[in-house]
Amino acid sequence: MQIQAVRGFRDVLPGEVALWQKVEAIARSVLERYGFREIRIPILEKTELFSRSIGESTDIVEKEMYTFTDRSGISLTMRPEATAGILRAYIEHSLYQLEPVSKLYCIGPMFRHERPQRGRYRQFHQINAEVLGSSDPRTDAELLALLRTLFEELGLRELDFQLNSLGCPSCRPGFRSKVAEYLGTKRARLCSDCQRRLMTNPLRVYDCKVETCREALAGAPVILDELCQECEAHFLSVQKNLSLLGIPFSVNPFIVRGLDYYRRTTFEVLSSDLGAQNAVCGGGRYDGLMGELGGPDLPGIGFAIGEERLVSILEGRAGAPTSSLDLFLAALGEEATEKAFLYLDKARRLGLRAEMDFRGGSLKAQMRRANKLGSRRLLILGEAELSKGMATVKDMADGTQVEIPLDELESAMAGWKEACSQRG
RNA sequence: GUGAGUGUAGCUCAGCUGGCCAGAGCACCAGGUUGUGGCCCUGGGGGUCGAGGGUUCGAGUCCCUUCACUCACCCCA
Repeated sequence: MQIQAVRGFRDVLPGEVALWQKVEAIARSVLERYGFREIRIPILEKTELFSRSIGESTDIVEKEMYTFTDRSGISLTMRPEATAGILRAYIEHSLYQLEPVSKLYCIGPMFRHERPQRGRYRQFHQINAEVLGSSDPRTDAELLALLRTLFEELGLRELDFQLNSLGCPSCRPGFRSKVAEYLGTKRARLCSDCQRRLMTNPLRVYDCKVETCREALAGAPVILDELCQECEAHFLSVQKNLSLLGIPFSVNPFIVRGLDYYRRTTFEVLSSDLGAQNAVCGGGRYDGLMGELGGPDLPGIGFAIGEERLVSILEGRAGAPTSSLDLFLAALGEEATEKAFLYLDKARRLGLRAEMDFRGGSLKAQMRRANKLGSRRLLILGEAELSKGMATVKDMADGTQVEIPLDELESAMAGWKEACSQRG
């Protein structure tokens, strides 16, 4: 019985890696342009960090975490998201002493034990950004602006930016009790899922797709009508700043995030070609979280981009980078092969992407290989060349070939490298 | 966790109501020039028909179990 990968855990094969690297390279470039610096944090954290931040009664903590007891008896969890760990590190190393506002990003795998489906895996990757120490609405707008730039540079223009405010501890409880009261009167007309949600997370009812539930919600209270003055001012300012920057968005009062720590601004970026798991990015403000984790009471806001989902959207499109070769060396005969092996390494040390096939074979076979690898040039070393102290160099694109004395080969290769760099 | 669908070569798939050695295209390798690629031609390697059990004279084809994948619910990135 052969061993297969664990369910929901996937290999990214060499053919797909180029796209991942492109996504990450563009992400890093944009993030750093907007002032973010990378932080790398552990995959394992104490379980308590997540139950305290994400929320004891959330789905993530209740039934999706990879939690186990290690050999010294403490409960550890493979991170299901990045914010908690970043805050932990930020507090632990007193990074708030270094600067008033920190902008941090982190790219890496997250783990949640869910039923796998398109765009949802048990190990998945997020590009995560957090701004700590700023409660200015411009910070919220700046994050969305960053996302716009990032998606633009990835060639994604058809994305839907949706925005909401979840209020704060001074206005949300009032809203929640209004919701509970309202839904209580409609209880009988709600589906069984929603009747359960009434107890666990009433706001989720707003998301339900069942027809009768949607009807029951017709006159339900809306969070945006219940915001306190400060929250409303903040939300309006975020919108004003988004308009100033010309970022299109829509307000969706039914965005309910699955993590308890969100306050005020929350947002999602949706793609229409992702199927059911259509959120490419989600995030929001979490003022108050840092204090709850034992740090200073500093505000924060962040987002997470689902890398698999991004890659999945990009996959169907043209323009995937293909790797190619600068030089392929074909050798005929033992002596020539030894010489070629030497020049192969010299070429690489000069910065050329060079390859040869140690299996040898006919010149034809080696040329086929060179062609398959997309090599720009072919260097032929055979007995004929060796006896003359020459090498044949063929341009694979136009088929022309010239002979170069072996003692000039290195400088010739250096010249090709120059041409490559200028071209690139 | 719930429901539905699918599982035949590396990839995309064919294989009708169970019956002759399990096929095609692409990919891979080789030959078609005594040392010259891409196209074309010829040939070749490669499959425990997801796995396990059952029905049958006989199963890729029917039944059961299991695993995986896909889609949806749920949830979210």
